[in-house]
Amino acid sequence: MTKILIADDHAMFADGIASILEAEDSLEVVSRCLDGPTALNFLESNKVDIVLLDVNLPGMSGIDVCKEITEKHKSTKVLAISMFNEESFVTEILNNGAMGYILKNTGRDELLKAINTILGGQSYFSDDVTQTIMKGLMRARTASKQTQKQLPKISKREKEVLQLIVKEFTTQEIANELFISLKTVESHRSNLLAKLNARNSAGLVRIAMENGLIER
Amino acid sequence: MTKILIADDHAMFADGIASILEAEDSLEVVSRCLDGPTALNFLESNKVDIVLLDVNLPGMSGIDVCKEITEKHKSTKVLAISMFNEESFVTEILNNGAMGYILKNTGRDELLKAINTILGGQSYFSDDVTQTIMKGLMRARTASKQTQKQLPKISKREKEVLQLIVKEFTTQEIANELFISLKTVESHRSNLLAKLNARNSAGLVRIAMENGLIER
DNA sequence: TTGCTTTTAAGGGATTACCCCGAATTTTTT
DNA sequence: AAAAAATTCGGGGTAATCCCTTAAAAGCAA
Repeated sequence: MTKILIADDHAMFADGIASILEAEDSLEVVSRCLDGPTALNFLESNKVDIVLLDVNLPGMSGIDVCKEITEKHKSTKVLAISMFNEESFVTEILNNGAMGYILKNTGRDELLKAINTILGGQSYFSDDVTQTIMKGLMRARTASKQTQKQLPKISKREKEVLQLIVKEFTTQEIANELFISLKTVESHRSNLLAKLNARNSAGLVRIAMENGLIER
Repeated sequence: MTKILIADDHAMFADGIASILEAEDSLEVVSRCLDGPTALNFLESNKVDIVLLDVNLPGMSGIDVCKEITEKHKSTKVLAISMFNEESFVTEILNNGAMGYILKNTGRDELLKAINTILGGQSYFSDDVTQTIMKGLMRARTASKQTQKQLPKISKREKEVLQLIVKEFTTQEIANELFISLKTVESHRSNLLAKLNARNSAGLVRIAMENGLIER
């Protein structure tokens, strides 16, 4: 028997979900909470398989609730439910441990499918939500492409030196690795600092990582 | 009139696409190429709006072809077409400038929809492909969560110092910022090196960035 | 409260990174 | 062929980093 906890401040909506779920023999709604703290409190003393969590709870945000649930109760999964197909909500709650995100206009069949998918260890998203994420992903991708373009070009040798710096090699070790003088390595690093507009090696590492200049 | 270039080594498949597209008044297939270099050569002297590119071309990979197209011809879009719904293929070609990815079992309507979406400046993916990407995204997310857990705990002060190191502050500047002695800052850094198992500041920056210890 | 651990703080001394200069050779671009 | 960029190396100096040790203050457990 799968134990389910519903955390939603809209009583009517929570009722609707509960009636859908209780028609299923394998599912049992063990509690319905109207806010985050109540839900967390219930979880302290009861084992629950999956929490249907409203992202936009009043008071304590659903995102914080989700974080606490997944940190304290490793075996409990969270399916985020929201009225809003907002990229920021989706990414935020996914970053805090939710395994799925569906909208409140989701029908009976899809709700059950989402629950079963997540119980099986996989993630689930509504089609609309998936589209939203993918759009954001592509935006981020093309945006990072653009910032990469305005990088001054790094020569092959400089790139090698940079990668070894990121790998925590000392100047002497880089020199040995590339069979060049210590002074040459310093020269390359100096040029990198100027080209990438960094003040020290820390900046070089940061810029290298931000622009995917490592391990290619 | 939208000018289209098809780059696919399977002649029969290219023919099929071409026949679909030429039934549309607004589309014109200006060339069909069986390999990458031929396509790139054609683009040198002809303006094309969109390239339907097979990911798995013989010889020069479709990924490299895509990279060169999007670098040299900014206004030309690329729609990747492939037999395989493989995450590595999808992410690779997206990282190299493709605006969409569809499978070869895609029907007429979806093909046209994909082309029009991309021409409109948006990205397009088959549902199957979207699922694949989302799965990979969730895997990466949960994986990074796990590696974060096995970090030794960093004290509040150490975290402040670490964040300033990432921001390229010198030791003296960190001391001024936090109103502590230069020697104290060095002490914190030294402890960070031990705790995070790093050899120098470059390692600290790398670990901080890999584990999202920055700007929180 | 006492004892233990962690955090925060700091100094001495050795090492390394960084900077400014210059300069020769090779490769790439024009 | 000429110009520009990349790769190579050095001297000498300052500042930053790193290692080791010490110690007060804060947090925590018995």
